[in-house]
Amino acid sequence: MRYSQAFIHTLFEAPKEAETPSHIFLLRGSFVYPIAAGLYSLMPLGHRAVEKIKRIIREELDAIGGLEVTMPVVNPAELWKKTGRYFHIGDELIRFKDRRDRQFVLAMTHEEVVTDIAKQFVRSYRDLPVMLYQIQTKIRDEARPRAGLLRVREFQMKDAYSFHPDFNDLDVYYPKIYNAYLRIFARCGLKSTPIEADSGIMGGSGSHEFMLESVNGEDHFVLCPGCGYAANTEKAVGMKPERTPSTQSPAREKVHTPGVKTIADLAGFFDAPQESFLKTVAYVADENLVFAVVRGDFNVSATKLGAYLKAVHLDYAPEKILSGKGLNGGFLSPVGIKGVRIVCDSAITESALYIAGANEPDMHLKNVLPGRDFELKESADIVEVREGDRCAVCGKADLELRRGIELGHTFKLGVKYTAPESMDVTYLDGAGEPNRVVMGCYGIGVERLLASIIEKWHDESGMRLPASIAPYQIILSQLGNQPEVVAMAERIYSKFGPVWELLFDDRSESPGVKLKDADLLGIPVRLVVSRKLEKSGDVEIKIRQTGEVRICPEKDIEATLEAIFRELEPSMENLPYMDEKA
RNA sequence: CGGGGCGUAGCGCAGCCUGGUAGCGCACCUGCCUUGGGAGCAGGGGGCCGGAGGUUCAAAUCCUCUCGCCCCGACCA
Repeated sequence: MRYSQAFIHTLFEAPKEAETPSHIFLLRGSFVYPIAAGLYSLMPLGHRAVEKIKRIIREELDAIGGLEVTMPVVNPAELWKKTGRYFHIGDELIRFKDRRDRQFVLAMTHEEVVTDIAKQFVRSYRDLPVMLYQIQTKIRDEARPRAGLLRVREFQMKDAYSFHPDFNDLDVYYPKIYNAYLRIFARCGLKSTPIEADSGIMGGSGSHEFMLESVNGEDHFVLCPGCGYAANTEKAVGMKPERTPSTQSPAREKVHTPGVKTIADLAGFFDAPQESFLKTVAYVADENLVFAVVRGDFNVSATKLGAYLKAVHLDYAPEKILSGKGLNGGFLSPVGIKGVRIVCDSAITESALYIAGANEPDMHLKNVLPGRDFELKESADIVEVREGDRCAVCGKADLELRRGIELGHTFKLGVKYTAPESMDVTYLDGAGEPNRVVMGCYGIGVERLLASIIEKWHDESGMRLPASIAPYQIILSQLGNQPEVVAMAERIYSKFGPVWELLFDDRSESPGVKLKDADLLGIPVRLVVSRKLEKSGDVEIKIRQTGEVRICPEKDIEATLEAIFRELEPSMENLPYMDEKA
């Protein structure tokens, strides 16, 4: 392809809305073009790169028996009402009516549609297991799109769904997907870290997120340097250092604390460590008032609390509700409260004294003893893990907090969508008995993966794309327009253009422009033809990833390129594979 | 949805405070010239100053309201 015909329009300066490297270089390289917040066109270069990613995904999923399908993006609302998601999901799900006033949604995933397919066609155990996948547009009306392609409202997603005769079969299949994910990301040039994720109703180790460590990521996870335990902070559990038990049990005592509300201020006021306070946070869980009580040195994890309560909606209690009960934020307490469900964190025990709110303005209580002064009825892990907490798995090392981009998610769904109250999908086993189909689902955001690759692979000049992803493998830069130089460049182009993905920069631009553009676009190998090189019959070959430069006679180009691309192949060894059962 | 910032040519910006016929750099078009790190000279095209109201003889500039975009937070099946 000739550069002059390739519809490439690079920008010298990045549009000011771009702040993260991937966003800046995707715009500057004319890989993408924005049309509204979180909505992008993929321009020819971006399109080619995305197609490369999709090909890798297809190869790896086909290798484990996946079957690609295409499903409608417009779904009847009826289907989504069956599974209940029509009601549970908020404004992120776009709902609309057609000309005949029928309700529809724009699919943000395809569990409903694919499960409907399974319901229709899976009748016998002979049809199982089966894995269907799609690489298609998904629509999510995100509250806040950000960072270019990292979080958008319309995007291509690879979604895979596996159907199994029982949980055991799902457990057998799961490592295949898990390992395919590791290979997919490795082939894209990324080291992914699988972490345990919040798996909601399933519990256990039924869900993994594949993270790319990145300062521009929006997800947090913890990593144990001792045992390798890695988990989303929404799920991660750390050990909670015990307080020294109190030997006495003095009566509780009311203290005037005018305007002192935060734990930090209280710690100063009482001259006591933060862990000696009870922090009471009021939530409304599905319309019921709940007090979450945690030790002062911890923060409530809304995710964990919500999971414990099995709440569909969980939010901070509005001031109105509290004042309606004569309560006052900042002085809340589990002591002496009636008609409110109280959930305490597991770190709170009956063996130590605390300072707590008094449920009246400007007052706190000293010498509060859990169990004596309030009932310690419900206790669960409801706090956010902290950097430096001792790992609860190995108990030997302290957890480190990391930031990352979620590249993919694997999830043992179980019977959430096949249950009688949902889509109700069964098959007949060998004995002719009906059995419930068990599901897994597995997603990868395709454009996000491209952005992640650039987050990982760039320098100040531009992208440094892995050969597996780059829209073109080679850029041939002709510097100078002397007849001999042109002839040599054309000769090389006509020879290699048909066999390699080669972009021939035939523009009559100055050398500086051509070289800068080559760097910006991140093409893995740059071939330069110039007057000086032409005289000795050589070309220059530069590898973008490493910066290595080789001078090579024209006749040796082919062999040299082949050797270089072999070297650029990513290694599939030493990935943290999950054991595959027989 | 809360907090903050920004809308002037394709991109980056000045002009606004102190109203008076819209400018700079890059990009783009023509010609000459040049070719190893974003050249040079000459000529040229392109803007309803986000939109709507208002104040004024006169509004990019002042006032009101809106819409859009970005960042932080909340949210994220």
